[in-house]
Amino acid sequence: MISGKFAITIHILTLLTKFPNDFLSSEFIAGSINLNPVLVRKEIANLKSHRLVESKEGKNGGTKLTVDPSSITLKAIFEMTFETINLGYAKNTPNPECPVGKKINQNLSNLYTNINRKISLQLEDITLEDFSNQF
Amino acid sequence: MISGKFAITIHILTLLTKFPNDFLSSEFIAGSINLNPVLVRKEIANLKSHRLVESKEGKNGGTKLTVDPSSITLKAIFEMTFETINLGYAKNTPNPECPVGKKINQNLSNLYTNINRKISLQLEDITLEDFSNQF
DNA sequence: ATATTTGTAATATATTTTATTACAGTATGA
DNA sequence: TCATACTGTAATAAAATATATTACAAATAT
Repeated sequence: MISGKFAITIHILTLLTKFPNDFLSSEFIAGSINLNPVLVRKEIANLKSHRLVESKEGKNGGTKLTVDPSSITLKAIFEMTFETINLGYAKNTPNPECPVGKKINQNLSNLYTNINRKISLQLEDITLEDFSNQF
Repeated sequence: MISGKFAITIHILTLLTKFPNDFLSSEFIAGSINLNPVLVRKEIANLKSHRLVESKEGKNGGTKLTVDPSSITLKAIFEMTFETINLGYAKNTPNPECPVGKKINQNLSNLYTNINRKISLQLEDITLEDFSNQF
């Protein structure tokens, strides 16, 4: 399984891009995603820590973008939600007495690093504006 | 979280490549991965359904490769364990009344398809033999 | 025959993800 | 100023997934 963090974050940012002049409430955003508003606020907290959005508390409060959607790439969003993509590791520490067990995680890690490079190159070319314009 | 299926399967196949003339028991393989033997047998069942390995039951039984490790790519292994890589979807059905909710999954899906193409191209170039030679 | 191994089902445990509840703090505006 | 509507965050619960364990029938080597 993979968590929905990236998808949720993109969804939030797309909505904020579509309504650049409004402070959108977590309730409203949650209604579009069909998700609990608390979880929306958690992802927004993450976006805030990266200075992509600002929030206003209190009545008529909500969240809006602080950056131009053409200046932020999906790569940046990807890095805010996952550090890396990987195809997984076995849960337990492999047997260090075995030549394969000893090196497997390092070799998988090298493989995954290369995959991440490719994904990053691709996501670097797509801005939030590009993505939002599809809607 | 991501399941360890791919990593476990690669580990199994690497061991089988290293001992091409032996039937390795699930117990032995599990000892290298540090995993329950039943889970090893489950992944082997999957490999068998793809005709990459054969097993022998009974005493001194086990599993061995049926293919040349230079003829099988990591892409094929990837496809046997995951169908696709994706960066996730929000769990619930997004709101179809919302222009963003209505299209978000399709747009994410398109994005992920492109990512999968890139990953596939990369994994296509690496054979099981290549991977095993790193050990 | 006995011991060892696969194959598989059933069940349990652990972990992760998502949801809910609760409430303090803040701003709006009637 | 006071009711209302938000954010922020913690604590807890529920659901989903991943991994582990137990059990045992069937197969086969010696």
